[in-house]
Amino acid sequence: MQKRLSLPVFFPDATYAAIHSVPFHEVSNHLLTGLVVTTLHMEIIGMTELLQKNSVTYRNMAKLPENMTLLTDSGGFQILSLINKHKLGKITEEGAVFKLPDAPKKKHLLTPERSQEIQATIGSDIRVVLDVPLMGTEDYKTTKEAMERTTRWAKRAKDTFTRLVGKSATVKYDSQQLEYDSPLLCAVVQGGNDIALRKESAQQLASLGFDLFGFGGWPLDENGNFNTKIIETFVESLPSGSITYGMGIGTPDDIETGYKIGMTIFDCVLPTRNARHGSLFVTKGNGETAGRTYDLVRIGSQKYETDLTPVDKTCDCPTCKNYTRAYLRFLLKKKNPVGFTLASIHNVWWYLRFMTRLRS
RNA sequence: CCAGAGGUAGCUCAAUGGCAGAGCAGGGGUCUGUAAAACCCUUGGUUGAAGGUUCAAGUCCUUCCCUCUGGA
Repeated sequence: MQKRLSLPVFFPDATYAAIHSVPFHEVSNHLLTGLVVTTLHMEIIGMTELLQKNSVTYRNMAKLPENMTLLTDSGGFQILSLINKHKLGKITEEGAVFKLPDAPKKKHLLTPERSQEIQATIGSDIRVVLDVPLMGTEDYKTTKEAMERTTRWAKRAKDTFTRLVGKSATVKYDSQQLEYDSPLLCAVVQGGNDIALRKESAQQLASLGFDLFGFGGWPLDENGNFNTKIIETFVESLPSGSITYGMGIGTPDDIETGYKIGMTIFDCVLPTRNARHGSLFVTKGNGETAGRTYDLVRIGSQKYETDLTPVDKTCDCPTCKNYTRAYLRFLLKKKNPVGFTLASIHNVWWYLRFMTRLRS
């Protein structure tokens, strides 16, 4: 297998094995060059059992193109969310023990090893080590311990990855493209908002040797602004030429800034989540002023009630080619699933088009 | 025609005779490795009409109007 990926790239999140509300065929193959699937959810754990039993891969089952890059996330961030929002989990040295809101009686254990096994069964091209993410507001001691445990877990994940994959990849990489010939392993740099700890995390992980490095944790500062300083620390602390992945980043502005700093792979829930909530990304001059690189159409707003123009007149997505703002507004107001789908198709498409603009 | 139940915000309904409220809808906003189909803020009132009792009436009394259910 030899794969090539144009950079910078945005991978939509397909957390539950599908991009939320968006059928794959609704996004052009030329645009959709990669996906992020998450290992933690019961749907995915159930899917891996199915895959294993029937010796098929997720790619075959979903009929994803061979040249598409599949990235699986380890589940670390979702465990943080389960612990923070639902108090349904805790971290031990062995791994993450958690319960799921749907079935709060059953305990699950996700170890760095198990996470790699699940990701291998899914058959992804880029696999992420299980890490201990934090929100950046924790005290120094907690942050340091989480960072050090992340390093120990990364080592364990790498051992499992090596056993399962059997060979290390040949990689060609620059800021324009990535070429690889077998699965890649991504370590996650932690350290919160502490510059020294970030640096230490990056150096520890780099010395263990990984194919790429993710920026882990929370990318925003206390004011909600993109934390440029800590992202710079992350990139600068890695050996030059390292492949860097901004996990969960971000707004189009943040992606542009991240790319300028040196990150080349991105993923984020924003396009799909915002679509469902009625915030549609449009090119500048076509909506309400929002960011440096984009405007927003808050489609629920009364002013679009009878607007018969497309969401973004410069967009070539199926939604913009076939539907009006007024219709989309009506569907979303009624929480009609077709509205979620049309809005999500637009935002995903718009994000991917944005990436092609960043490349040129 | 008789009997019973009812009429309060756009809708569905709360409120011992004591400041007329909630949910939904409507309007505005938030969202960053998705347990967010979520969450936050917010505009709405001659309590069917007219009289009466009372310090005080959505609430009690009288008449009328309308709705529903059952009966003739």
